Amino acid sequence: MPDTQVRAALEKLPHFRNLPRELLDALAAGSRVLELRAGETIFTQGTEPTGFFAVLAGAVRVYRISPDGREQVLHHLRAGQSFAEAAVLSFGRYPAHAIATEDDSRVVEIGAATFLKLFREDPRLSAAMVGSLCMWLLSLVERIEELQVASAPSRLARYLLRLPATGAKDPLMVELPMAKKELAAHLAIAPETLSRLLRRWQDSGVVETRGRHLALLDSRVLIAIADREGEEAS
Amino acid sequence: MPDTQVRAALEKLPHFRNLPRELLDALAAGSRVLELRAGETIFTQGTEPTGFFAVLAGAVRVYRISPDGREQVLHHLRAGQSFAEAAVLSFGRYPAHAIATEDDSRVVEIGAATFLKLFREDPRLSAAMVGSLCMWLLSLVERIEELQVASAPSRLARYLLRLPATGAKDPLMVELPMAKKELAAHLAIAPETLSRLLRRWQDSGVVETRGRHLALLDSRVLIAIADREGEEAS
DNA sequence: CGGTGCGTTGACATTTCTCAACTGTTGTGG
DNA sequence: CCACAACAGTTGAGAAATGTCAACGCACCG
Repeated sequence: MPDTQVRAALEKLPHFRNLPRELLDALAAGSRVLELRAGETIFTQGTEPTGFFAVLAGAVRVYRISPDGREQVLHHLRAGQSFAEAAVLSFGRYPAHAIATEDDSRVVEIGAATFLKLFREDPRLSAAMVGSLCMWLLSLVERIEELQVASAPSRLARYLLRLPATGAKDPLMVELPMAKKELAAHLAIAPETLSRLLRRWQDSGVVETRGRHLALLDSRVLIAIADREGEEAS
Repeated sequence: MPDTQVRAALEKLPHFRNLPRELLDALAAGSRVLELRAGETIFTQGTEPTGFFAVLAGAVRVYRISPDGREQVLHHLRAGQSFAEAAVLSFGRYPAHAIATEDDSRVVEIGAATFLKLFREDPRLSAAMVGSLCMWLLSLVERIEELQVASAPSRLARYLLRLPATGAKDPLMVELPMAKKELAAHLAIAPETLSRLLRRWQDSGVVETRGRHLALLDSRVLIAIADREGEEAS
């Protein structure tokens, strides 16, 4: 039975980690793993939820299309993160689109029917979902803080400083989780502005860029830029 | 016993409305009503949660102070809305400040200890909390959408169009729930820009302003401004 | 009646966007 | 394997939006 794969997947999710065996088994029975290539759709804005999802491998983008056709990226998700919980629990329709953004992405879908039944019966599962929703809240609040900062340099500096370090920490290395074009949209600035900011900082020795890999050479300057309303280096 | 007041207050909250009697009674036992004047503090960023809250009357502002001292308003709350659920359920500290912004505001505090005990025992209560958290998620996502729109006219138009109508609907009347200065901060624009936008729209007959009361005379133009990347009325 | 603070208005500086051209990389089909 | 298309990224120049600074009117409050 293929459920062992699903079961193992569920166990690894942060918010399901502490659930008892039998509950995980029951959840697994109503779940399935999807294998996706870059660009494949997971669900579509406005449709009725068949379940909620968690990323096992690869990456997923959640975005909305506004009435006039512009695309607004709400979130980028990587292994261990779940999404569309609220659609299943409360909204009754997906409020956004979701697609895989990398080849060989794997996503587990926790079926709505099974899940809702268990959710109503078992307080441990509802507690787990509450934890999950709270994490979402926190990340959205941080996102709002980021966007409320007026100047583009501030927004970018804040964003860079919040990225998880990859590898060494003295010359602090980070990796952009998306294309620069998308990052620009995420920060609500034009791609050209993003490019110029990085260029300027590179020229003044604050950062060093190699594709999506950045070295934050002088984080004190970056912190100053993030805190003030945006400013020069040196 | 003064619990009848608390009890009646809890009954009116949207997410507690469907809870059974005994559960409401138990919650009420751990809750209390606060009477506040404008400017009085409800809780402070970083402190340990004593409970979460719901507005019964008046208004509450939730805001954060960033490292450099600027104030970022996260939300304005009115009767029926609850807040700080996540602080109690998950974070273990208040992630923001909350103050009353009107005289004679009334707020009910649902004590953390009592609440958490009931929450862990009763799936109906956890379901109610999930509903509450989902509402928060939705409003934050809308807020992000609002902020991601580049132009100031768009952001303002969107905001105005989402305000609930007060009174008549043909000349659509709305009321700003906060001072214009604060609204400007909310939309991440300068107060002067806000003033000039409203002036321009008034001159072109799109809106009519009388203090915090606005008449949206031509919502089609407003919708166009909201959808495009912001532009003239003519 | 003077103070305090919001809201408005004007002039100006600056940031940021837009448009356009050019580069470099990637992937595809011949 | 190469040529070419497609697209992200960069750079420049000019335009437009927005912020800043400063002054003033106006209401509210002691």
